[in-house]
Amino acid sequence: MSQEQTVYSKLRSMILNGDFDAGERLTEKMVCDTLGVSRTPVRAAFLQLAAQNLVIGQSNRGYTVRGITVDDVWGANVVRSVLEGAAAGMLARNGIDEAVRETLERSVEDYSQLARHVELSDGFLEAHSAANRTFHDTIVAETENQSLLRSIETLAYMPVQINRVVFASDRKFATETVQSGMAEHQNVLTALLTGDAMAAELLMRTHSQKALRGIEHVKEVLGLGPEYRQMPFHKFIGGLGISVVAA
Amino acid sequence: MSQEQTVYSKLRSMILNGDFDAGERLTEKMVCDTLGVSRTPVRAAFLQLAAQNLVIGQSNRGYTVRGITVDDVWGANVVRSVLEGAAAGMLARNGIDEAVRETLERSVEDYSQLARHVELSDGFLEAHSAANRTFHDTIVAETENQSLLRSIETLAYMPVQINRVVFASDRKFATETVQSGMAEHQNVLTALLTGDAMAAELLMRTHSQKALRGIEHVKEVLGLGPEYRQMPFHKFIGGLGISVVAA
DNA sequence: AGCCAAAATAATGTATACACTTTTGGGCGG
DNA sequence: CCGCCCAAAAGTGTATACATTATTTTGGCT
Repeated sequence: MSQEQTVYSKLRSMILNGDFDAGERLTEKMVCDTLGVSRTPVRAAFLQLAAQNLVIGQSNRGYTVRGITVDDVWGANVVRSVLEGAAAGMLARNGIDEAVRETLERSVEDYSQLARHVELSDGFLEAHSAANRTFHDTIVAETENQSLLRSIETLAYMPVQINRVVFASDRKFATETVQSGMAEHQNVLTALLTGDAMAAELLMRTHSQKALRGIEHVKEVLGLGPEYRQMPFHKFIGGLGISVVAA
Repeated sequence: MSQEQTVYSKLRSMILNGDFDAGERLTEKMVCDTLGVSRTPVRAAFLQLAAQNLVIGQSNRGYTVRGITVDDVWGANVVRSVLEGAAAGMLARNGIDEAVRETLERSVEDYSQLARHVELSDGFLEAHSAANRTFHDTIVAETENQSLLRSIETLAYMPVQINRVVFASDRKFATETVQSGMAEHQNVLTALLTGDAMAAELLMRTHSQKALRGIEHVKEVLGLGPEYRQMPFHKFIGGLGISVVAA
């Protein structure tokens, strides 16, 4: 992998894991010394981080880290829900072809299989995540709307997939979420097949918002007050003994 | 202005204006020679263009320009409509404070003033654009959702504001658009003030989609067939004798 | 002591040389 | 004539020196 990508992903995980204070200034030299590379790849990495709003750049004045709060993750998920809902609506309106229908049906079947025996093993979580992602990604991709696709991809650089993290800590919650998720996928698919755009959008949006319930669940498990939304996200998740992203 | 920004904006306008063929490969040296700068600012500019999907980068293989079709602009506007609609819905749900209400009311008033005497002068178009933008931007900004704001900003780098271009070519269409736009702003504002989230979202989305009608209007003026969606956008607009962005 | 200014320091912006990868084109063998 | 391979050319990736802009420190003055 190129050094540019290495620097980028390392900085990204450090920012998300809260290795820097919110608002802390990042100088190029500091990163160069830490990671042992020259300024060129560091500058490139900064530009990418800035494009995703993980750092804030000012001309001639370098970059500062943007602290990621629970509210930021919440907000990103709200946007994702809206966009995925819209994608489902478009697809229902335009109709889906045979191949797509099969892909979605298979993903729903896979999901249903998993819902029968919920485990907390890495293997299960991985399989669940894969089936879920296939369903969501297929719907978005099939709209063939580049802007929609790009917008969601950019959001995905934030830690929006909170469910997987939450699952690991609570079997009962995981079981409920997986089983209701299965039903929701089925309902969305039905709306897509019958061409009911409004239902498809609403059902998909509501389903996508499940991640928000995951956040609320963590809040309750940790017994936090209403001000938890302003917490740094890594501290919030850290309460479960889990880091946001692997290094 | 820094050379990096200069290179970025020049390349951007060249791409949008169709100075490059779709899929054409852009080498760093070529840009350096053309603009008379070194590779460093050029590389930085490429990274920014890639972040906005105006060029496509492959590691060790440079960048190729992504041809912007009418469909791309259409799709970007669809996404913008969805996001602005969602923003209005959120605002209606959360309620708006006094200052915001005043800003929006003033913008609607300004808009109404303009709607009385529609002209095609630069001054009028500028004033109309400003009043319109204030309304839209305020609603988005007041959600205080960074991801939403960022997503829309990124879209804005595509030539989504087609109306201004269309106006210049058709007085009747401009008049109708401005006057119905005024009514739509008023209706959205009413929904915001009464806290009717569903109405606010739907009205705002429908209003934002006006840009799509602008595209369809151009299509009809030019007497194009249904395949016009695949046309390069600059050629589409070029039919009116107008360039996409100023150099 | 406090404040302003100017110099020193540090940081970013830019240019360029070198390293590594990809592409190109020509020669050789089949 | 076609295909393969290797070398030359071109292009991107990285490091580093220099230029320009911000920040800090220091010294003198009030």
